[in-house]
Amino acid sequence: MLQIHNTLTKSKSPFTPLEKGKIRMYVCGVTVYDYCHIGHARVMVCFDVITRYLRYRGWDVTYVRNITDVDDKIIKRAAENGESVDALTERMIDAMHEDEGRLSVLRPDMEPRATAHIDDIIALVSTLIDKGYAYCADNGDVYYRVEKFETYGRLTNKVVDELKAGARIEVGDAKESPVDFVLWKTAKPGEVSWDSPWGPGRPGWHIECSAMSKCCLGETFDIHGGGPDLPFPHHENEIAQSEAANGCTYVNYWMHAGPVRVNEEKMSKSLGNFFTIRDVLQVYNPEVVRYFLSSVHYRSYIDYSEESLREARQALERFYQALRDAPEGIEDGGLGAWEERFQEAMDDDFNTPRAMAVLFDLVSELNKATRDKRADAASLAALLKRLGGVLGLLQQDPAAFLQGEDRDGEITAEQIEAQIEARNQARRDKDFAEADRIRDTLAEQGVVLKDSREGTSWYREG
RNA sequence: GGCUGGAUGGCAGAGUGGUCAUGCAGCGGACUGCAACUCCGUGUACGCCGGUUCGAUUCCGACUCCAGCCUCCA
Repeated sequence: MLQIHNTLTKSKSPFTPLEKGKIRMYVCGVTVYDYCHIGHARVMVCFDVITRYLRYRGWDVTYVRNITDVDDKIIKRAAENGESVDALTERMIDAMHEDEGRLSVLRPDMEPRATAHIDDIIALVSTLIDKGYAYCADNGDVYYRVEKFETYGRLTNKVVDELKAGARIEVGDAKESPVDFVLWKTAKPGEVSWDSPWGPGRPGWHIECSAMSKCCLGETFDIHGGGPDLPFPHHENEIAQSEAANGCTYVNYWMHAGPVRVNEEKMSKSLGNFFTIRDVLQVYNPEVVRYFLSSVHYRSYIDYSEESLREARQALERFYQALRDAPEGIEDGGLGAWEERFQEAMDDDFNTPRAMAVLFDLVSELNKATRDKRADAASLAALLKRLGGVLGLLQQDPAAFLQGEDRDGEITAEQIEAQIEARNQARRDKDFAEADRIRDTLAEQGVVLKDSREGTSWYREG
């Protein structure tokens, strides 16, 4: 029985989909004005694991993740770069796809872009105006009338009066109330814009998701996910928009990933303490990054540090060393006690650390089976690989993962193999001093050797 | 200030009203020419103060500290 923690109820409850066997999930994606950082990677990987697991359990999942491709920051950045908005967003979307692909994140089934749904957005805003939940202000902007939506704030336990007290009132503000938020912005001269009943302009951020999710998944759907900074105001506003317009429940389960921290602080663009995915992948194997992000429960914070990445590397070395030494096998014997334990862990709100512990126990058993040349060694190895695959891990060739790729200025695989042959000749000659010298020299270059009856294998330390 | 969540052994990180998390690191042993890998064994823990209980790290309350949101941010 799958249990999911719901941000709305702040508790875990058994998951029941709207439609038997089918799950409709929408996750807020990226505003594409810059390269993605590790915080984005976390959301991508978390919901990728969730999607993979749900499918593995037999659900038919429709996974939608939007792209915000028109926004103040995009317009500003494009102007700074001296390129068009389209050129900038296309470039960043390509980069995002490249980054997530390297992290083995499967592409969502649909990736709607805000600029491709302007008609849907205008229709939704019109409905809200007709129903009295929105108004066109003197300056041409259209705002949502927050106080008209009686349950506003229920996702994040906000009280409208308190929000009003704390809200800043800006000069020239055309809003009826300081808590109202914008649905349609009048274009400034020279800015990208679309025609609308309220004049040329562009959509506000919040309305995009209400419009795109409705278009892709319908008025009510099962799961809505996103990053840690989205519950307020973004998701609160989505609820207000969609439920006011459609007159029905918007979302049944709200899920939010935890923040990535650096030195006890949230990694964020505004703090400037972020690491982009591509920078990190210059140094670490993508699977190491993916493992690192899955080694903590998705709702907890996770601390980014070189130490954490090193530990992730070491953990994966243990998995891959076991797979490297195990006999080949395709059949894994199907559902057994190991897999049941794995499912039990993942059914508990996608508890990846617990699932990982099961896999480590499985590794231990596999190593013993390999050592004793037991008949079940191959099937245990196949099972480990299959369950690892549910988490998007352990699909590489073990030797390829352990040995890594040749890098500029470092010893090549070919040179390493030659040194190993020279050392083994020395060992056959009982010249152990020379053999140890060669091994020490390789060790200084991060290459670790392992002798066995079948020969010498090697790997590069991460 | 308001709203969320957290405080676990050297580090990372699950979990539970009374016997094991798990990984890395440490220690002892097996294997090895010596190592590495692997295996066997092993130590260290639940922020602070009360309460409930036969018994609490686990439930309840106060306190301290930390983080996230309350302004664009995944």
